[in-house]
Amino acid sequence: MLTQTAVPAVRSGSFKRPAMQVPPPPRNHELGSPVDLMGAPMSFARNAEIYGESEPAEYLYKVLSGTVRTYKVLTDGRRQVGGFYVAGDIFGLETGAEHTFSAEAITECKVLVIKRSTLMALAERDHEVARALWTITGGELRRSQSHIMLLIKSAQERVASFLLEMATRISAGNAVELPMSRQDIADYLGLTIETVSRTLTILENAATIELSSSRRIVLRNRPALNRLNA
Amino acid sequence: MLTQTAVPAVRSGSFKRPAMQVPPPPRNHELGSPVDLMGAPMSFARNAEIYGESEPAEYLYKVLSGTVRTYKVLTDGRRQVGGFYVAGDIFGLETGAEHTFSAEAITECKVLVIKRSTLMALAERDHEVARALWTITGGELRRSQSHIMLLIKSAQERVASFLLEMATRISAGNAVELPMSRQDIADYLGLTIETVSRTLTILENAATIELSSSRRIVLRNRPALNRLNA
DNA sequence: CGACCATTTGATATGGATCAAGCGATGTGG
DNA sequence: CCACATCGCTTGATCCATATCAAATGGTCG
Repeated sequence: MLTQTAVPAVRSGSFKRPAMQVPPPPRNHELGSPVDLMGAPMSFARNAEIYGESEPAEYLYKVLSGTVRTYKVLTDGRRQVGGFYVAGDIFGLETGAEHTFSAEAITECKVLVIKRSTLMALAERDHEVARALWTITGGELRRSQSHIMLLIKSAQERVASFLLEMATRISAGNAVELPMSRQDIADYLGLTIETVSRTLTILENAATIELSSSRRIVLRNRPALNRLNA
Repeated sequence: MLTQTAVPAVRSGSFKRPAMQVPPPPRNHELGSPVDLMGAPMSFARNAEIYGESEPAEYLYKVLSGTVRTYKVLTDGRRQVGGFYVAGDIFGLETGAEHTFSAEAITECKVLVIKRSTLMALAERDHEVARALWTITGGELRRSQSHIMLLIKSAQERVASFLLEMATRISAGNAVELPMSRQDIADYLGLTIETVSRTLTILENAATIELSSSRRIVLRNRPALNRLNA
């Protein structure tokens, strides 16, 4: 694309905090009460590591508030973000002995830390729990598979898919308050930060979205996004 | 807009050939004897569909001989191959109600067809079985996650990773007899058939591999491949 | 106000896609 | 048994989407 009339899209007001700080109603996933009782709540500061790749997977985690990213770094430094987790989501559950990704807090956040061995013991007796564990892993598998489908698409399609995904997970109406940086998005989508930024600008110029601030995006034309979602 | 085949519309009919026909010792995965007894063996011709995406996942499958591919096709025809399954591998196991990918026989093949409900009933009583199911899904999750890591790499890295993966799964020494076409490989790696072909040529010129025939590849320099594997 | 960090924008480079032949095996009908 | 159609693969020429390099802008905080 060429420069497009250099309309410096008016960034409405200076906003302060790209937060996500409103304690969202813990939309319960699988594993309800039993787990909530056996876990210990814990806080992590912005960018704090929750666990590292290939560390023993002694615990699993449930987000209470804030947002978490999982990622893997290749030897040469390229980083791939595996997923974003918000309130209610469970992450860090493994069938193997070690974590396959690392996990970090994107924002200040609170997570419930659950001992795997305890849960496994419980699953031994309670089928519901065993099934819940399997279902969570199955959910991750589906997420991972659609991530693969995402990575074969064009930049515009990836960004559109990302926005729609985020909209279903953390939107208030059509507005999405993104907790993560452009770099996180880029590493999730397998693009560069510049391409993400340019693509958002293109979508804004097409009136498909509105960037009220860099972290706040309003979906103006979902059909257009869905069309891109291929 | 990139890559991918437009749905393999033309099915070159009837053929026996491309290798892998030696009945390989069913290297048992999870789910040993119990399952092997409750499944019904079934044969599929080259390119025959085993199940389609979004069909009810009433059965799961264990490969006895031959090779299977799973794949998904986007609305515009781009195809992504999710994985290849050889003797001993289990595929089609879902936690949800429907298959997320389609499955086809790449070569003539025999698979054990297992009724999910039967297995679920068994899992209800037998913890070992329940755990095996979870472990299989966990294995698929890890495969899927490394597939994501593959898709952010360069063409040479993808091809090298692919060859090494195949070598560990179906090699005799350093020779790999590929059951799948270049198109299948391309759609697995998120590249075009031309790029796969050119990349193999480059690796051959670098004496990293040897193409005794287009389907038979000898790994001549594993360290070099491992280096590319990043 | 000034420093810093995140984001956007601009200019250019490039890896892989696309378009287009060519080539070698394999099977087919004469 | 041979010319010929196919099919799967390779090779070549060119194009283009996204990466890379570089700089400007803007928002935040001390």
